[in-house]
Amino acid sequence: MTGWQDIKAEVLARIHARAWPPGSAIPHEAALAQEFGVARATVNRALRSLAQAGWLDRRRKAGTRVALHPVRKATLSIPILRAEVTALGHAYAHRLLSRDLAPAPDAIAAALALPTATMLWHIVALHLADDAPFAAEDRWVNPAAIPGFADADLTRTSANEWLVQHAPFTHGDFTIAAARAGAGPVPIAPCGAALLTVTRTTWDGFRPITWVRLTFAQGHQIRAAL
Amino acid sequence: MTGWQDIKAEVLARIHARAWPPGSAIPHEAALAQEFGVARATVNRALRSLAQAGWLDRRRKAGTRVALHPVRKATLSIPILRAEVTALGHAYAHRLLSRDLAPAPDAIAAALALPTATMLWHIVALHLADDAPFAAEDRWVNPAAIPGFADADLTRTSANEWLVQHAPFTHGDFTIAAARAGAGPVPIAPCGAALLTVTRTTWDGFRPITWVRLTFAQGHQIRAAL
DNA sequence: GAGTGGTCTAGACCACGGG
DNA sequence: CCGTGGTCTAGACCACTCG
Repeated sequence: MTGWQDIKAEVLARIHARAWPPGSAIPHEAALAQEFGVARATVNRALRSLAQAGWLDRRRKAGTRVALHPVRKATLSIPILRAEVTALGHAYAHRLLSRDLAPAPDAIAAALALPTATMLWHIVALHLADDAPFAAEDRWVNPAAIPGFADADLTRTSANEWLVQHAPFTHGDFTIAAARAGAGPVPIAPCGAALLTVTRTTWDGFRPITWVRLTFAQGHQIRAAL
Repeated sequence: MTGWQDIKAEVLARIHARAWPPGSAIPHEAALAQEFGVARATVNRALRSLAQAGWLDRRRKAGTRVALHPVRKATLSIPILRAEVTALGHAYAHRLLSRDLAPAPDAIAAALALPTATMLWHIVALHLADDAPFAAEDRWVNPAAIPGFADADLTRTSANEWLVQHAPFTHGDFTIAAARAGAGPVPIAPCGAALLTVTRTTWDGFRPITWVRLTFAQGHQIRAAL
């Protein structure tokens, strides 16, 4: 009856009820284990979970304290566009607009830590939801990192999906920003509209794989739970 | 020498090297425990971690499979604006522009699941970085949920910080969108500029606490690692 | 029905870091 | 130094769910 989730809930309730106010130390694992009548490992599991969620600060010897600023974290999932569109109940389609081997512009080369004017694949594509523009994709792919990319049929599978399935990455980063329509390579909204852009770079170890900027149609939102 | 993190790394390496291709089943916990010469709990810790990161799909009886679409998750931390500004190396300041008790507009009432025209605190404030506008805050606070809010000195501590410290919330959600400058209650950029907005609602159990929309200055970006 | 992951235990040793 | 969290073990029972 008393699992680690129950203990987690109880501790969270005490934090929330200010029985253990922010900044104060809470009892040791051993003490809590005795109080709840469980093994220390069970308490550890509960407290570790709360620490990961940002509710507790734990340090060896210093003990466990209630976080002063409960830094809430939200997890943004980075889905494939096809999945995102179909999840919204629309029919998905995509259109490959261009695909060239071209020297990387300075900004792209810098973002990928490649020498200036390295030859990269440049892909421009449009993602559609019920035949209406959903997002414009502007992508640069490092051929050195993805040997098979030259032979990929990007008219059937979008570069987005192809890379997800064939080019595992170890890490990356992304940036969300707002931009005025009209600047990108593909017009997707009336000139002057405020659009959301997501720019992502991914790496395989130390080798840069791809840089991609998605410009979403007007009104698009990114949601997450806290 | 062989900890759960080592096992996690080894499994990840095999996934990455396609020794265990996407969609395929990997050996049972017991088998891996024997192979690595550790207890099953140690293997479990490693695999659970990989599953949480989206690399594996685990189900009782069905076993553990390499995820077909490694759904990468990024954790967005929701910092206090003061911390965000100072982290960027700027001096933080804020200015309370107005604070009224006013009937909630329909959109706000709906978002908080309150009856139309419920009386709420309406706060408008400006956050500054090195005396330049950083973000405009448009906030509605439910007085029923936060009794002490009427007495809070919001000129010293921003509503943002005051609520973080005095009004714990159990859950919430947020939405990122793009908007054209000029629509909000506070002009923060030249008319027509594309601005990033973050809208957040938070709850304490069933009671809605606050609705807030932050409109960031032109050029602001939200970053995260994958 | 039976195999698999999920969890718990009691005990142990270790690494870190505050005092 | 030495208390605290971090981790590992060997074994056990349970819950879920696939076949």
